[in-house]
Amino acid sequence: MKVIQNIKVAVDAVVFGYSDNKLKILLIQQKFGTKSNKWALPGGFVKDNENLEKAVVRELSEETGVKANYLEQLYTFGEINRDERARVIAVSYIALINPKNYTIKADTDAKDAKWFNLNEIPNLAFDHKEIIDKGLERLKAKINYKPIGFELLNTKFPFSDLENLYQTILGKKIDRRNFRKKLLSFDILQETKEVQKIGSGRPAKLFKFNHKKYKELEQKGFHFEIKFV
Amino acid sequence: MKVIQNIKVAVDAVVFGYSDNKLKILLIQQKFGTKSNKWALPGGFVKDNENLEKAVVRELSEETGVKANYLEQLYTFGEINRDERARVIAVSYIALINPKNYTIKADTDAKDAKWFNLNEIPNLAFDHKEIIDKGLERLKAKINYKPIGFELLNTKFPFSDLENLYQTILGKKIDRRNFRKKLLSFDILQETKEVQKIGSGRPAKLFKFNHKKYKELEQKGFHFEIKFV
DNA sequence: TCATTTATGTGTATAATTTACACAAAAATA
DNA sequence: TATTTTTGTGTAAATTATACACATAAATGA
Repeated sequence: MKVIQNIKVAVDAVVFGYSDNKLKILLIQQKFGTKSNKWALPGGFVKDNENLEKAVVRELSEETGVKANYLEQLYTFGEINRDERARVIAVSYIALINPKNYTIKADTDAKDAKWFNLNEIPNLAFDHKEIIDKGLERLKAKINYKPIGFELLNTKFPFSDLENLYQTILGKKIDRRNFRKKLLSFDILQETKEVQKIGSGRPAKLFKFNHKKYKELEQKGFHFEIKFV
Repeated sequence: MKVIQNIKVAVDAVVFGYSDNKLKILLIQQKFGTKSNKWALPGGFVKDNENLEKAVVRELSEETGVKANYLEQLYTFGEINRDERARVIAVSYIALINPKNYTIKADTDAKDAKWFNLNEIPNLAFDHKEIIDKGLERLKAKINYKPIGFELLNTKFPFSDLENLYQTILGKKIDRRNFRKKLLSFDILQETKEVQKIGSGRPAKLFKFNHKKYKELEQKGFHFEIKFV
């Protein structure tokens, strides 16, 4: 197989986190190269002996120290001049994590790494802004038909967290009663005996997402789907 | 930028066609390599000076002579041993075309090229079966929320063609009256003055999909969505 | 030519789902 | 102890989805 090709393969991750009722993205500041100092998505070149997913997991770990709860391939970017140094195609992924579970540490390959609010993303290297846009689009669409939002929350969470998460990601108000009714009707949330009392207001019951139950129901043809105008 | 990497980048297309009330896929028979004689998806290596989409378009043209009505990136396959000759990652696409518009001709790089019924796909090279499965899954999901099914039909088509298309792809019966009612309610189908009379039975009015109208409505927030249990 | 076959075209009643909407309860705070 | 803050809950109306059957227009065959 004689192929003349001078293309490199990289992976990049759009890592979403959620805290303080805000959607955040994990970025790194590059250490090397002409883009030094510019912020960018965590990612890097795929090694010959690892598949794409392994490559993302490794890069995430090396550059930021996090391990994703949820990881899904997003899109492959392959414009000729997306990286002016060489022809590089980027296989992108979206990842969901709960920021509370990690202290971000800029590791081997990054000068710095931290969470940015979605509306405070700095100028990014390459086409990484475009990748984020695509990732956000996917996230927005997907929380409506797959129960992946829970991956951004604590294992036990008050209903208000879930409401806020959806409202934040979708960028719109959702009726609290209808939302709760709908989610509970799916029978995939488990009420715990614990309550959360922080600050003022009535203490909130804590719920858990029942992964096992969900898988069972999915098997039987159940389809998670919410839609709020 | 010093990167030691020996990975090649290919594109592959799952080309869907629809005729005789059947969903078909366009395959080529390889001319070269160890997989000679095996059927495979049309596709090939990306050139240094073309982006991914251009590469698919070119390969489709070279190998089968078709030009897709609709082309969308599907998924990138990157397992280490998906091609035993070398490390190759495949950026896959789905394409929709109307088979009536082309006579398939095995061209430069293929020994043969032809349409296969979906239930008569032979053993395929590499992980191409997996790619088809993924493509089919995408198609099944997507015809429910984007009006892409029309790309598989003639410009002017009787309603029964559309019904059959959906029933075939989704693999289930759909109530004719409810289906028609729903589609017409969107106001994106244009009734022509022509009728189609072939064989016995009452002649059918011919409809056109109004791309322009759809784009307008989409702009205003309209969302194509059908769902039949 | 007329009875039969084949495919298209159409409406309505019922069930299910979605939407809109407001006040009581439990705690913290002033 | 009155006020503020947040959680928790039900119902009526509107919309949407579902189930279902017969008339019409042509071709076909007796």
